[in-house]
Amino acid sequence: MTRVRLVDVAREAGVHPGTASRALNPAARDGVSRRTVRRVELVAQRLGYVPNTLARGLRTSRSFVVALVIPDITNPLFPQIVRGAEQVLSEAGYTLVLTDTNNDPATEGSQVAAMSARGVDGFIVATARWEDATLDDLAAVGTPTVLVNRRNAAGLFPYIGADDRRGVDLCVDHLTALGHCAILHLGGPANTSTARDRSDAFRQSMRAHGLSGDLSIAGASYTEQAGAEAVRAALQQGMDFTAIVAANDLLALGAAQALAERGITCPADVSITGYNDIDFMSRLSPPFTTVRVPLRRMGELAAQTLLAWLDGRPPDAATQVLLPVKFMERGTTARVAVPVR
Amino acid sequence: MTRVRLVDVAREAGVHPGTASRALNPAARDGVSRRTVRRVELVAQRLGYVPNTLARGLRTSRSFVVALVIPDITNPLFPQIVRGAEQVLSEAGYTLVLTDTNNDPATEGSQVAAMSARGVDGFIVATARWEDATLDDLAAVGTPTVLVNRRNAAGLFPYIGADDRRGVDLCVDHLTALGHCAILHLGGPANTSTARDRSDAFRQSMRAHGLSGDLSIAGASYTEQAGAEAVRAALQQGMDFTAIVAANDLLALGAAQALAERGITCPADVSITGYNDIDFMSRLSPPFTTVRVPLRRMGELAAQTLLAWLDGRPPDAATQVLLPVKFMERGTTARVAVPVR
DNA sequence: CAATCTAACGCAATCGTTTGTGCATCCCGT
DNA sequence: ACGGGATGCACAAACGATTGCGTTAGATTG
Repeated sequence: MTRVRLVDVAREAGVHPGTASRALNPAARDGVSRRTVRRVELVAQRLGYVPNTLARGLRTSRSFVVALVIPDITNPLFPQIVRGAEQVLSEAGYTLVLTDTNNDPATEGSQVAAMSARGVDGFIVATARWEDATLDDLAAVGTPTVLVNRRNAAGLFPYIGADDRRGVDLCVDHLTALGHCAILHLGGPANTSTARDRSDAFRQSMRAHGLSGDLSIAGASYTEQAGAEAVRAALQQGMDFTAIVAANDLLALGAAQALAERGITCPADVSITGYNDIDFMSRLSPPFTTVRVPLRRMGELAAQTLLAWLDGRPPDAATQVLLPVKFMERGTTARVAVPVR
Repeated sequence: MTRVRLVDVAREAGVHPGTASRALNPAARDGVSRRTVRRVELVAQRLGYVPNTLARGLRTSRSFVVALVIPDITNPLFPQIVRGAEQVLSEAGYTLVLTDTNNDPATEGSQVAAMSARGVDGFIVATARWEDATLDDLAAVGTPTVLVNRRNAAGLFPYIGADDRRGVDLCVDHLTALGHCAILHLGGPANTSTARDRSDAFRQSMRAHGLSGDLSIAGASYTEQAGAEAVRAALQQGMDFTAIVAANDLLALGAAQALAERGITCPADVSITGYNDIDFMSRLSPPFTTVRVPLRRMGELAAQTLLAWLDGRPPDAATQVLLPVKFMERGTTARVAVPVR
């Protein structure tokens, strides 16, 4: 029960395979009479012809496959992006290949190489590090690539992100309005743009409020555990603060845990803001105050940008799209407590 | 800057492309002298040769790609499975293509067709319905396919799941031990095996305890909203119960919400058990009592089963693997309240 | 009516591998 | 020294589509 090939259709329709190919390809249909087109189409339909994508890809060197590179599918941040991209791509007849790098640069490199060998048409990368050799390689070869969520130093690829500056501003505005002055920034791993951007924004925002933005620590990774460790260390050192602006929801969760271990309650003693508004942040208790980022939309936009590129409309160098964010005031922030001592 | 091909390697090494091919292929290396093998390997390395997977696939009709079909990537259940499968497959040199059907059978059909055209070697399907035309097609063509999480009526494909019978038993045992007699089953959509299996198990388990297992309703889908709606309707009808055994965590969340709307508190008034132990169930308040299912392990096992098949070791017809589950006693279940009235 | 043009299609090369077959070359034994 | 296996490699035909170019036949023009 071998699949029906173009030759079979051609024979059945009484034409040459080449002609059948053109008849079936809307873009090359000029050189073929309307009658022949109709006949071939009919036969193809009747026989249930479905073109062999490998053979086509070999000849045309286009595969209609796009790879999406993410660090960890179990981080609820990414499924949203995946979903947005997946929908746009599949509507355009593209297939999405997902590869999970497990947060490991080496894995990322080999995965990307494997995808290239497989002839993917382009990449959407959500794992960018600030200095990123994999991206440099991609840029050197000229593979169409779009960055989402994180960007890199080189800035050679278009980037779809969110307005982190404003997101952090909103957090700081909110907290200062509640009377907080001693605000600690819990940043992300230094080799990511999100950590840099949010940390810079924090410093500037604090300064704009006439406060010092120097109270700052960082998690080793964007995980709950890293957040807890960082805050534990800060407490150990005797850092004094009434609020924490975390660079990420998971870090914020870890912070809350570290505080709880010390008997410090949130928000009564210390307020916390997260970042991203991951799905279940609103149902924790207390529900988490955080910044909503349009993750799904980012995925869609990244896909659209890449599609345009693949369609012959490359983006302006280093296009950056920053989507608007929304502050979600919930239960982990409260008016600063009157100092007891 | 075109990629280096096998011909380039062959020319550089002074051999025929065919010979180079064999030299580079460990399985066909017999007909080639050790010296030549070494020389070709060296040249290949030096030139940075990486074989064109499309061309190879065209010739060998193997693509080393496996498609994983899931209903909705944003349901936290699935990323775990994806991750397990992804790891096993990538270690074996396979690429995982993810396709999200958005819970729509038609989408599923066209996605699977597209994947077949693309020449994937096999499928892992997590979307099986009890009567499933897509799976029947796959079976008719003989495409290697493994079912995970849900199975279908035909039973022609191996299935990797969890021990639902026992999982439900544990819930019922736990609740009856707490004194509950009027237990409501909140089942899933009828066209899924998980709904059938868990519902059957509930009925039998109740009977084994000398209770009636007839108190049963069903959600239209495995979503929070469907769970809430079903329980709202049950309350409207005046159904009387002190505990709910839900077929799924999301349904359980919906149930909790519907109860809360009526001022019924959990677990003081009504106990609830979930199913699957999705990531954040333990951090809700109260933390959810549920049944932990080894999702990641299921993904791994499904991938291994498929790999074995692709490697020429097809599974016994209708193999079923049921992984052990673990009862997670947490905060949503309590001793039955002494009736007030 | 001859010359020219154009529409419609056939021909064959091509994409980069894999693999069945056949030709040398070499070694060994008698 | 010669026949007979091995052994090691080259040759060329696939896999299934796309596409530049050549060819034919019919329409058009002067």
